[in-house]
Amino acid sequence: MTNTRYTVAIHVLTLLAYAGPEALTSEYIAGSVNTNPVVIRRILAGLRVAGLVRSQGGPGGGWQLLRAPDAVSLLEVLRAVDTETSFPLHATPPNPACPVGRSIQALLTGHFHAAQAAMERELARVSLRDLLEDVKAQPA
Amino acid sequence: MTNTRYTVAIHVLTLLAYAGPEALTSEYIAGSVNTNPVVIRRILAGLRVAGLVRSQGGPGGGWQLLRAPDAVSLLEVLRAVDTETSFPLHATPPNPACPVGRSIQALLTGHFHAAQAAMERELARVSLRDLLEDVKAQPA
DNA sequence: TCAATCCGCAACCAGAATGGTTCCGAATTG
DNA sequence: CAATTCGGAACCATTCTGGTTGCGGATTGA
Repeated sequence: MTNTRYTVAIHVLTLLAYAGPEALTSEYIAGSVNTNPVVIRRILAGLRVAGLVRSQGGPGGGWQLLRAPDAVSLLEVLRAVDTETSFPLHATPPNPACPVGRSIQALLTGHFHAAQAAMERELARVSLRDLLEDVKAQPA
Repeated sequence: MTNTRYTVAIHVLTLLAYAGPEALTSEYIAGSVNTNPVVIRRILAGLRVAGLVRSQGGPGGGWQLLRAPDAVSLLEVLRAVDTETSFPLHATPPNPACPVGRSIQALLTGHFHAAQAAMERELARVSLRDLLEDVKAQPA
């Protein structure tokens, strides 16, 4: 999770929710995110696989949200863009001849999993609708 | 947090706790972690700044844990090796002319902070002593 | 005094990841 | 048929990562 894809994905989905049923082009979306349309399409392609959005080619085409904003949690978005754990283990396996090296990975896997689960519980509590309402409540 | 330094740091500190008052050389430690001594020194240098360990040059020198194992939590180790957030924002700032682009960063900062805090609370509950006891309880 | 041991630090390296960009083909629309 | 839009491949510069080498300096103990 060193990359910014998660943040951009939430941004884009919130924008789609903001737009309602209207389809937004990757070029328009890129204007809000302030990046290149291809970067947007790359991220949205992953969200499409997850069933969150659909795309339509040709004039008048673009991207649409497939679910109600309150039916999409930030945890689901995380799962859609990132399959990696937040806590990678050793680059090369530790020495099995050392008592610590032999058991440290199994021990840490458990603790790291608990930490990540706590994080995910927090993200599961927030939906696109929450973000949308906050955006709309912002002063102009 | 894409790197493995956190895992290695916990491994090394657990090893120092296992060794008790005896000083361990970076070469010995590297043998357990299965990497290069310089990599170990780089990580331990950060832990020394955090006040967790001390180093001693010359024959018989090496690295020692400066605190009781139950006085070092996994959260403290995380803080010592990594100052970055788990949730980076956009690579370039979003478009302030867009209602979503204008407010999304502030909104996400709040939610990401809550998620990270939940993760850190979990890590704060585990100490080096917990790991040490689990290591010692492992079958030979 | 001297040799061995150990850390400290800088430099360098290959590989991977990241975000960005260009290009062209295919599908759709009207 | 022309304009629009996505799809996908290719390429790029930058940064990060873990690993490695080399050398200086400090400490220890014979």
